[in-house]
Amino acid sequence: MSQQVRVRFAPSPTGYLHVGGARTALFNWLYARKTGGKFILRIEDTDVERSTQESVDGLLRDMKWLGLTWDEGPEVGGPHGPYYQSQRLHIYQEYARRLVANGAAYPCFCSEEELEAKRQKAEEEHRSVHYDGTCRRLSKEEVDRRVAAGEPHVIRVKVPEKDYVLEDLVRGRVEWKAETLGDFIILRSSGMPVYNFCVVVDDADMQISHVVRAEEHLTNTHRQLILYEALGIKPPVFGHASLILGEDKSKLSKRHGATAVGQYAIDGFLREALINFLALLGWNEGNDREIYSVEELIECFALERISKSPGVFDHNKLIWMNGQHLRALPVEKLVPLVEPFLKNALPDDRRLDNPEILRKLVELIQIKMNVLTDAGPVAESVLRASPPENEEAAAMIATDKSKALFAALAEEFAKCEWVRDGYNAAIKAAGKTAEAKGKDLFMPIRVKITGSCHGPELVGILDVLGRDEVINRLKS
RNA sequence: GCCCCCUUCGUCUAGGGGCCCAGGACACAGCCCUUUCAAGGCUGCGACGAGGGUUCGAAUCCCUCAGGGGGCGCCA
Repeated sequence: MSQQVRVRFAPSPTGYLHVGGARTALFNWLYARKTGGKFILRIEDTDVERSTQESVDGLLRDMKWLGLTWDEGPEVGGPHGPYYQSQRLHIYQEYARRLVANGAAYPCFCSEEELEAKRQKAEEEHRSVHYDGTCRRLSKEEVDRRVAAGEPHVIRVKVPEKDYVLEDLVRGRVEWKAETLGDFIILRSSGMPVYNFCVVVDDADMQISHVVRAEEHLTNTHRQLILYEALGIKPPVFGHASLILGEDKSKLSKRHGATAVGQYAIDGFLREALINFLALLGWNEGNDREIYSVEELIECFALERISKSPGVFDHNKLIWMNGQHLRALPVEKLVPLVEPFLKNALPDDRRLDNPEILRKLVELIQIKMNVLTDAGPVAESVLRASPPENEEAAAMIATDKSKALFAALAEEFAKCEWVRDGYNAAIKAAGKTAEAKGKDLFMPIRVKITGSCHGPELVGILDVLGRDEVINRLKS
């Protein structure tokens, strides 16, 4: 029973869901889905100053957009709730009380000013900066007296003088020597617990089996191991993936540009593509494969193959990958995805309300898109009659030969059957009349109809525009 | 300053003693295909951080150095 895989994603709602967090969530989710385990979402909102409801809402929205559904957490509940840390304060306080009672933790009355002074002194003397244990040596009588007097205090754990070893799933053996850490705070003077303490209490309470997170937490694990020991609880298995970096090789953050998952949705990326990309940034199957569906990722995923070295977020490659997924999509699935982008770009064009035209249009431009936002400009170039885009184009349609061609073609189009074979034959016939063929035949027609020297397949354009519109444009 | 992690083409990566004078992908360049632009195909460009070991043999194992990153908070 206790063998079941239980993993979690535990964001703090102090901003939007960024791609780094999404990748951590993804690794956990994939592992849960792969093993038939549970994926738990926990909101770490103990920092009341910075946590907001808007962030929570955005987080949930983006997780859903990605399809990273959770088995326990906000909105769905579960047997280990509540899943907001702010609603679990009594639990942390109870655990802290227990630690103080058995002597593993103690109240500390040092003021923030005193501590700051000590920190500075330590830095000047080139010692590592950690708490010197002043209040650890207070007598029980004094402690009781000062607590009773209502003197403000925090709770600190007694850090044992021993080395700690972590067998990390991705990094292997990691060791910390005794004395690299001072007695650290688990309960603030306000009574609010601190991150490292909440995590341990919650992961234990929620029976988390594997903690998979980013490397920035690696050194936190030292503290957490100490807390597990103090609590007498067996720690979960840990795995620390490396960081996602910006182009300048520092930890990816806002200043590197778009890092919000929600922004990628707005920018026309597919959730499958973002997931594929994120999965492959710091994980691979051990071969050359690049394109995976979500189902295939679940099938292939293994924690052991998460890589140790950090990776730069290559926006360019994401765009390419999005194009791969987008082109692999059957038109029926693509149409509803592109539709809002088309209507946004061409709000007044009622042809987009016609399902048949819409379908043909999407079919036509699918190959030209990498992201959904590409649809607007391409569609516009087809749907909207435009004058020649430049002098070269203008010259091409201004010749007598071209004019003769357009006249002949208008006539042919008027009487041909309006299907691909029909207007293909019409073009050929008009070409014969005007003595033009190949590039000299097609290019003037393209320019006359769209105003541009390039764009989607010509017959497809005719198909989308329809007979009347095409003849109109030829005669204009 | 202290602690921890990392180091293969510009970028993502395969590789884990001989299969590697290092393979794939993005980007870039050229060619092919094609009525255009894309898409697709082919070719090219391009890397084992440095120095010491170990070994018949090292990108792969060991040590040192260097570089990069992360953490060191009554933030998470």
